[in-house]
Amino acid sequence: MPDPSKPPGEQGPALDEMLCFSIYSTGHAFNQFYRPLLDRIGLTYPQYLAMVALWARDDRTVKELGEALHLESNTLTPLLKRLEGLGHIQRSRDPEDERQVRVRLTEQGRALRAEAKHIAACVREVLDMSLDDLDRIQREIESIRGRLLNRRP
Amino acid sequence: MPDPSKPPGEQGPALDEMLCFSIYSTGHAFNQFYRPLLDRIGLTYPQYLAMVALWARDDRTVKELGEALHLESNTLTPLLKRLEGLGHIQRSRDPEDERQVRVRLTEQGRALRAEAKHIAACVREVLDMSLDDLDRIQREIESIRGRLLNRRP
DNA sequence: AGCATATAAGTCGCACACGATTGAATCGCC
DNA sequence: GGCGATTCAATCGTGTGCGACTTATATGCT
Repeated sequence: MPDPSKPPGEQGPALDEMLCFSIYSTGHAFNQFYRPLLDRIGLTYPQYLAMVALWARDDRTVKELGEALHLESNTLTPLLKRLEGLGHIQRSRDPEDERQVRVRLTEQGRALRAEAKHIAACVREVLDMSLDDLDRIQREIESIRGRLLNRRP
Repeated sequence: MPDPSKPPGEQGPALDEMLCFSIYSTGHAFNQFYRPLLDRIGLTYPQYLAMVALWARDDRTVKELGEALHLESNTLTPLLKRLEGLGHIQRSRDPEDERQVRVRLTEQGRALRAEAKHIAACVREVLDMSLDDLDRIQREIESIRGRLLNRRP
């Protein structure tokens, strides 16, 4: 017996049954959750992720940052220029290899870390999940990402 | 003893330990996985999601579609205009309430469904997961989304 | 009826993402 | 040492997302 909630001939999976849509919409939800927190320190969500990457390891090339963030230079270059305009980072050609641009935190950029410290706690609080569950779900999502990127050696 | 893989004073969570980043980057990975498949039928990933919503239930207002897709009219209107330009949908003011715009599939838009049918199978194949695991992970992600959107009554 | 309020869609500006391409610097290999 | 291939960052064009605002229509209250 056909599902009466759908018109006849409409058997394909609906949005709510698609894993990709749950990821898509949850990505937007994270963006919206972060926005008011990040507004206070003048960053966008992708800019914040780039700063997190630099706080963990400073003085990286655009390529290295791109590998960490899964972004290409065409996305990263304008974003980094904005962070430079804000005074958080400094960009300069590597004298050893003039093709590369090295990205370094300024003192202001390092100091911003303290302002951002509470944000992770806000996320942890609203998610209200055990560290074990958090870790497990994250690993499962990363495993999905790995398959999609065709990295299953 | 401090973690020697990080410079001193850098204890915050790195990108790879943040759930939000796994969602962020996996969203991009889905986009990249879908792209070559959707290129063949001339749709972007968000356009495809809108079509999936309409294939499941036709003749909806912009607001209803936005609720299904978690998008506002400022995002949806231009996207729907492009789908209309492609000939897949038709937009028209509701005579009953001239504030609303009803979105309806054209014959071509309905026919596109057959062209898109194999795409879901491609995703299922690359993910290579049991339906149970797929369902469980999806529910867990949706639960995270619900918390982020402050819907925890 | 008359007017404030609410609601739906659309517009505008800005910031991502990303495919395609370019320009400059380096590498590899003879 | 020279030169084609490679690498890195940047640029350009298109399509989202979304905050802030506008316009048009409908609703509610007296």
